[in-house]
Amino acid sequence: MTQINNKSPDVATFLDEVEFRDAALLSFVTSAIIVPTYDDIKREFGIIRAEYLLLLCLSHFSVLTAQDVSRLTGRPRNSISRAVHRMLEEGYIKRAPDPADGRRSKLTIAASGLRLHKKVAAHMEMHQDNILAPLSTTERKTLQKLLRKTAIHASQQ
Amino acid sequence: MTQINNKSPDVATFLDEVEFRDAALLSFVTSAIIVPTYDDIKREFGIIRAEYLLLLCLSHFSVLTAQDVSRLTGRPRNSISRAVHRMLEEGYIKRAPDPADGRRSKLTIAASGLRLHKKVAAHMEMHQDNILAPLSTTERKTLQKLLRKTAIHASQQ
DNA sequence: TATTTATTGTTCCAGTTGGAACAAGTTTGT
DNA sequence: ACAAACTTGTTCCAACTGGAACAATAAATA
Repeated sequence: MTQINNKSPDVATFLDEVEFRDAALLSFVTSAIIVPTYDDIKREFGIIRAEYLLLLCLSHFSVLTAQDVSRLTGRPRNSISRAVHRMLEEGYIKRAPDPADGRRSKLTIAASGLRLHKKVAAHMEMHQDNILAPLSTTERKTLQKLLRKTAIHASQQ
Repeated sequence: MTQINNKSPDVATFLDEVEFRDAALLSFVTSAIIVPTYDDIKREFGIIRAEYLLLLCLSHFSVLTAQDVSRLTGRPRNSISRAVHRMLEEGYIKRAPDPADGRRSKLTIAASGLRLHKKVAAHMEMHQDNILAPLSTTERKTLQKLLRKTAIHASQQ
């Protein structure tokens, strides 16, 4: 165990000693990108995480139900429900009942929502590139390849 | 943009199309490990994230102040303050005033806290190894090397 | 030394979160 | 066809979260 002598303990030491090093590294690097981005978009655009995740999903799939968004993002249904209402109010998304299934509503993104998504994505890319800056192009490709392999496997479980 | 034809949209498609692919991959893989672990420990041991982070820090640094823990974990001071009170109640940690600085308290982990940490760490390692299973030993070492390089850089910013 | 500035830990509070129960609709099984 | 089981989206509520203000103490500066 590391002894502290009146100096501030540092994260690097911790990351080298922790039992679950891979998970700790993943968590640390992810937070370093994600947290500042969500702070930015809350301050700048007034929308919260679940709301942005909704816009993000609808930017990449033309029509989704709230349930689809819940499954894609891993957020509970009630969070998405609230996000849908707020994004409808703001005019960022549109909703229409599904004629084929009375329980469902089909959600689509509005032009203003897509514009907002592009702005948020730019923030995220900026923080991402900042944090991943120490990696060379090759290293970054390798990282991406390894993460993709892992993610695909995890998504199929 | 991907068209949906009455089938559930899948995460793999999304991860290939998203603007900030590295951040999305990192976030997805991290969540796949961390979320189930925190669900486990909340259900099994009744402690929440900030509380476990406190135990984790104190398992790797012999003496810390609440402020140290706040900086190490990135959680706000009030979250750590609450966690300290609950973990004191449960007897997982100990607290003593710092004679050299009247504002501070020195926190240390109790034997029961260390035992709890070991159990939680085992859960985290289990989920980590499960999600990272598709990687070979070499690939996993490479991933760790790249993440470490990134994390060290980020922690020095 | 006296005054200002910064740090530590706490409390307060408004906002966010997610589990559980619910109504309405659909599917399954007999 | 009918009941039971499941799905979708919503509301309710208790718990969690983090910013801001605060008191106590220490450090910096005049």
